[in-house]
Amino acid sequence: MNLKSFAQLVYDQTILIPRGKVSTYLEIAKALDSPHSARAVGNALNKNPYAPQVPCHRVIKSNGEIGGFANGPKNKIAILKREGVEIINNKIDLKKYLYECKAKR
DNA sequence: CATATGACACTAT
DNA sequence: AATAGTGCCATAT
Repeated sequence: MNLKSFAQLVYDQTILIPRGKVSTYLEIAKALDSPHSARAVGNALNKNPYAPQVPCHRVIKSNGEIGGFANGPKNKIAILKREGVEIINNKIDLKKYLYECKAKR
């Protein structure tokens, strides 16, 4: 088994997301070779013991919606805007801001 | 080991 | 397009 817990891998991947970009739970799950673990990814970020070190606010749903956040999605939107990400109708243009972690390992 | 929970995703209606 | 139902995986109890 992995030396790190699934959650640990999620944090490590989330930290790699550059400022001004976002990623999705599904994309992260794929990066971890578990394309069906989107839910588990969300669980890991929910615990997020590394916050705010881990930019969990840069992780959104695969359909471009913000999803849920501990302090409420409203706070998250404000942060993303400050990062340079444009939020439209509480949604993000994945075509423009989705960060693809191709450079995995 | 079984059940319940959760920051999701997909398909059907 | 919007809503509901189902599937999926990792943790907690």
